Amino acid sequence: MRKAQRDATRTQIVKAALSCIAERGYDAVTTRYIASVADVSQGLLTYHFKTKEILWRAAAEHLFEILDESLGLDILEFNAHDAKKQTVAERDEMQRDCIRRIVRFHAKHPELLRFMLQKGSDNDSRTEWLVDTHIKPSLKQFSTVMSHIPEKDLPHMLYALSGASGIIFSVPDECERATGMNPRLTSAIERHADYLAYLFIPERN
Amino acid sequence: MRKAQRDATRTQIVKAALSCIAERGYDAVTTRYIASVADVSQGLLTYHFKTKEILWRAAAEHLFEILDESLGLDILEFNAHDAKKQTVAERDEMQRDCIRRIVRFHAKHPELLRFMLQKGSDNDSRTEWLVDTHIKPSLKQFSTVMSHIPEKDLPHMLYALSGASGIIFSVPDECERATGMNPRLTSAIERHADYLAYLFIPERN
DNA sequence: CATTTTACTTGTCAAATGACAAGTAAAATG
DNA sequence: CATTTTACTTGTCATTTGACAAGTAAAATG
Repeated sequence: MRKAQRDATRTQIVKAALSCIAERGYDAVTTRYIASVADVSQGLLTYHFKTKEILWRAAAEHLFEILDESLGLDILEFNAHDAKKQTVAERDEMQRDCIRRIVRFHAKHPELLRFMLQKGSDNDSRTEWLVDTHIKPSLKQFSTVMSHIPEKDLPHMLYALSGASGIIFSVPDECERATGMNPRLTSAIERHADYLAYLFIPERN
Repeated sequence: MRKAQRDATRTQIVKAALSCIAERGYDAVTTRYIASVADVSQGLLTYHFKTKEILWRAAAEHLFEILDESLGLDILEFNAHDAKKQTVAERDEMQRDCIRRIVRFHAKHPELLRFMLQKGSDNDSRTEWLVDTHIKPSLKQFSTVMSHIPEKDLPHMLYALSGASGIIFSVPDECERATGMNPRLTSAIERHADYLAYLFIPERN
């Protein structure tokens, strides 16, 4: 009973921290602000997470947990290894589906891109940990799914896709003001997903 | 003599502010830190720019000045209007060239993307000004160059291209640590430029 | 039921922040 | 050359920051 409450509160704080940090940046956001969003006292953050950096780490863990769940790259990777059973058209469509999932994830969680773009004064320690613990494994799985891409092009495709998927959802207000299209609408998300799916995996003829 | 020195100092401060704000974010960066990068006293920022927000605005102006110069969209736009004189292949290559310029600009000035992704506590006023004054005109010129894209796809292509071009240069350390490729190298920049040029404007067959 | 543990709040602190007032020296002015 | 203007520095101020110590009430424990 006590443990459940504790975990619920911690999760509440972590979620608030993730969204606040993604929105404003690590250095810019204050622990008091996170606390107010999480609807707890500021002292409680220190109680549960000791320092701001530890809280940041918990938020990152949480983000990549969601990412791994939502993307289900492990499933797609499994299918990719089953390539012999697939026609080329089926493989293409599987890869398009993977891209669509990525776009939908960015739409639902603009935090991801913002999180990766963060720099802080003591950036290095946090970045290295993030890359080694979470980014490298993700990229490896993804590259298995995109098995047909020449190895030299892979980093370019990877980052091109990340950016192409995510940016539009990171600046929804600017986008709507500039183009008239609201990228928060499901229709816009699906259009973007489809646009990128066929951009990166063109139809064959 | 007095005026020249004044302008030189102001430019020095603005450049420092641009790079600092792009790196850390508006709220996160301190005027003292900007001053130290610009190698002037903190009081001088207040003297020249009164408030931090005014300094931010000057930095944004500076960024978009560089952008307009470097991209030369006006020239390309002019060529685009000359479409009748062009073969399809020539138009394709002109558009690829436009994309390459955009990629090279992002490589040289990662500030742009970071700047656009900034949110601050009083975000709205700054964003609205930025969009109306600088982003809208840029997008309009760009859409003229990309004349063959269906109007409904334009916002998607626009933001896809921005993200696909820029992200990799915004996280060079992460990229190198994760993939082994250093996106600061000219060879990597040109490869990225070419990859995107042919991604967005495929070869015809 | 008496005691201990613990999830959480409040109050406080030194350090850092943006702004600004007062001062300075050198260039411009007439 | 005497005076004014101005580009710039230094010192200071109220406010905000992350951290932490002390306290509280309720749940767990035995």
